[in-house]
Amino acid sequence: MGIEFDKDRPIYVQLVERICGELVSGVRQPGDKLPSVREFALEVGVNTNTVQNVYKQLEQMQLTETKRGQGTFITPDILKIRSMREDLKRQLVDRFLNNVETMGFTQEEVLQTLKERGGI
Amino acid sequence: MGIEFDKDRPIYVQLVERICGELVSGVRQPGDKLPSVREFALEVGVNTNTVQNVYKQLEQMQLTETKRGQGTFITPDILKIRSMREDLKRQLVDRFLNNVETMGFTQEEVLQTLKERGGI
Amino acid sequence: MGIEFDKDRPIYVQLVERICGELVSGVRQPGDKLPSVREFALEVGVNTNTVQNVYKQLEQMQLTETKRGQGTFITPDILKIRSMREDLKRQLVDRFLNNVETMGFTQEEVLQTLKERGGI
Amino acid sequence: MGIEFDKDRPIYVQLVERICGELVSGVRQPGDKLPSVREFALEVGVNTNTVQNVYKQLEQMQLTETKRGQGTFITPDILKIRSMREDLKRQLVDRFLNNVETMGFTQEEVLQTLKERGGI
DNA sequence: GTGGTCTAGACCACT
DNA sequence: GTGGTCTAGACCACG
Repeated sequence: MGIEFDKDRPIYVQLVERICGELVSGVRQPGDKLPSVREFALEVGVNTNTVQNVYKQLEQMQLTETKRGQGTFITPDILKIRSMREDLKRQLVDRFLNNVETMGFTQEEVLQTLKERGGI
Repeated sequence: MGIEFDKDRPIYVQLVERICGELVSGVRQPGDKLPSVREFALEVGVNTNTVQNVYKQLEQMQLTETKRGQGTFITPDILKIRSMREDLKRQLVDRFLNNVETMGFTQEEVLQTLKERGGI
Repeated sequence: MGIEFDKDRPIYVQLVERICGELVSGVRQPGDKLPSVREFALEVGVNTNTVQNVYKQLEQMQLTETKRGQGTFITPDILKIRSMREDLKRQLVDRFLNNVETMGFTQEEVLQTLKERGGI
Repeated sequence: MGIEFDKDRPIYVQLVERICGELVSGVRQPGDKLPSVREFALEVGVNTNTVQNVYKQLEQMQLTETKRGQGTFITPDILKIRSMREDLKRQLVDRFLNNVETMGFTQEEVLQTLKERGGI
């Protein structure tokens, strides 16, 4: 049971990120039901309270809707998900470029490392 | 006084990263003296103990040496710094590619966003 | 409350040594839970932060593992503990022989004192 | 210039111990003149203030005498030195046996390690 | 002045 | 309740 978590960041934040990733990548589709709190807690090896918190965050971000007695569902609003996808992509790239700059890496060496490391 | 810190990660970790970045980017050179604990604490607007912790981490990473009563100095060992530079570059790229993959972004769109966003 | 501490060495170092000793001597077994930070602090009569520091050191030495919200546990890795035992033994003996030499004691007199003083 | 110092103990304590060792081992004889504060400071790579402190400690232990304008001299009292020698020997052995016990080492294994490690 | 250790007391994330 | 981080403020050894 379980995943590894970055030791230096709150678990619930990491779980929120992970689920966003699954939304964006299509692993979870609009309208899909999320696992129950207990199920998910068991699956990732975490306390149910923590998962409660995660689901709360997601709802505040309007990415999920809770239906009483039925569970938590991914918003059927495709546009919302698409726009999040673009947001995340931009964020990811920006953070990357930002780091590249502050570390003083040149474009050439970064490009080369990108190739070496199997992507792009 | 001060810098902004990521709210969701320990300040001292962020400071360590920051200094590592400055080492790697050449802003700080081998042999340089770091600001004194109290100075740095004032500069970034945190408690001296927090800075102490940061400097301790750096020393454990063998990136700095402290001389009693004189201060904390960046290791003159250039090789150590070079190797850290390569490590950080690889880490950065790997994390990026990793995220790209789990988010289900295609190479093309990422490349395009990289261009749009001003780099590479 | 409390133990006596060597006045000329940091408390946290002495506590780390002490726990290492307990590991090595078998007083604490692999997998055992250490007392909670607060408990231990109370027991030895020091501040919780000091104990935190001790536990952090132990974890960096990979002698313990901490489980969020549950506590700090001795590594179940018996080999790690065995090897530490041998290390400490060698260290102890080496330091002793080293001192004997620099003090200019002869083997005979040391052996005799060892016998007189109740051991070996 | 310089010696290595145990990072976790005051330098002046270590220097006092060292000189005691030299007295006991005969490297320094009763009546000998100690190096001047500045000389000694230079020799061991330490600030003169620290050496001042060391000499003060030695005088308080009545192991040295200061003659105005001439320097610091080892007490000519041979008995004092002999008794210190015995004290230190007993201390050394006792601390060793103490550690052996608290670490739970058996007499046999310690004896064997003593032989392996080149002494006794 | 420098770094290092310690205390008291607070707040957070997690079980 | 558990560990982890942070602050404020103190004292020490060293230069």
